[in-house]
Amino acid sequence: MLITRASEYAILSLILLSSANKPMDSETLSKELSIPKSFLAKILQSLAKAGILKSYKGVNGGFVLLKKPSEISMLEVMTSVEGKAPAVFECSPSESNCPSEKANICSIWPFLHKLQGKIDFFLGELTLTDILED
Amino acid sequence: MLITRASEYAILSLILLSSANKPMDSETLSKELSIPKSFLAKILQSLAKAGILKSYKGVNGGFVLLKKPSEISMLEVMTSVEGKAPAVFECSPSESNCPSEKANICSIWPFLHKLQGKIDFFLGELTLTDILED
DNA sequence: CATCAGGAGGCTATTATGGCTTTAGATTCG
DNA sequence: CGAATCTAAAGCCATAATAGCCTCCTGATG
Repeated sequence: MLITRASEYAILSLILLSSANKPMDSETLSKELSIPKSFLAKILQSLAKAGILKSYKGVNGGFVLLKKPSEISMLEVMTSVEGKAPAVFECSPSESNCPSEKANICSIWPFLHKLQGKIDFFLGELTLTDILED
Repeated sequence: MLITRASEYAILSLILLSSANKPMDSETLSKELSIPKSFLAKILQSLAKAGILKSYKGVNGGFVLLKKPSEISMLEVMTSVEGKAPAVFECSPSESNCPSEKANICSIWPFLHKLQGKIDFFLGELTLTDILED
């Protein structure tokens, strides 16, 4: 998984939204966080599609948390915002024959799978609450 | 910290190098891993500068591990390859006055600092050995 | 001195980031 | 009810950063 600025902006937004008791619109969030509005708007849309946020249109519209902070993991935030995790290692261990012709990349795939698993588990266990609480 | 492909390629190379008992050159590594040679060469150079690898020029030259796998953390690999961690959050908690004019980004900085710390600690504890051993 | 492989820099392509405009749904007000 | 207004949704386009390609230089080997 490649961690991008989109993930950082998403987490920033969620931190602010977690302490709001009414919808916050993208304009307000972008000013509070000094994040470009147009870019942030797309990120918030992704979070809404993923079911982390709920969006409201019209006057006094904006975004609110749909899930509790304790139920929002860093992993799901990142995968929501960054789309599918880029398939860097195209050779799956379940495939009987390695699609890669010249490389023996299959032999090291298990190690990378293990690394990916460790990172995913860590980020999956890490919730918004872990960041918010002192 | 933003995780890029350079980090992934670096880890792939280290996995291969850990099982080699002689120097491997960038040509061989790039073919084995199906990674562009020119890009990989720069990554290996970075790892050499960081003291993780040692390079040998000339015939039968290449790269060898300079540190033991148990002493190579994922964090140092990433920071070596990606250069300085990009300062996403320019407002340091040690600064008495927040340089950001319109934003109250300073108030949420501690949360992000905490998140960054958790990720860094995790990656700092995770060594190459953790990935290699079954 | 001829060859091999790393070191270093510039150049191009791809992707991420950010800007801008239009469309769609919701609210308010006459 | 209909028009005006507000804000999300969605698309296209520009810029910035990353990823990847190529060439020349440097040091080591024999």
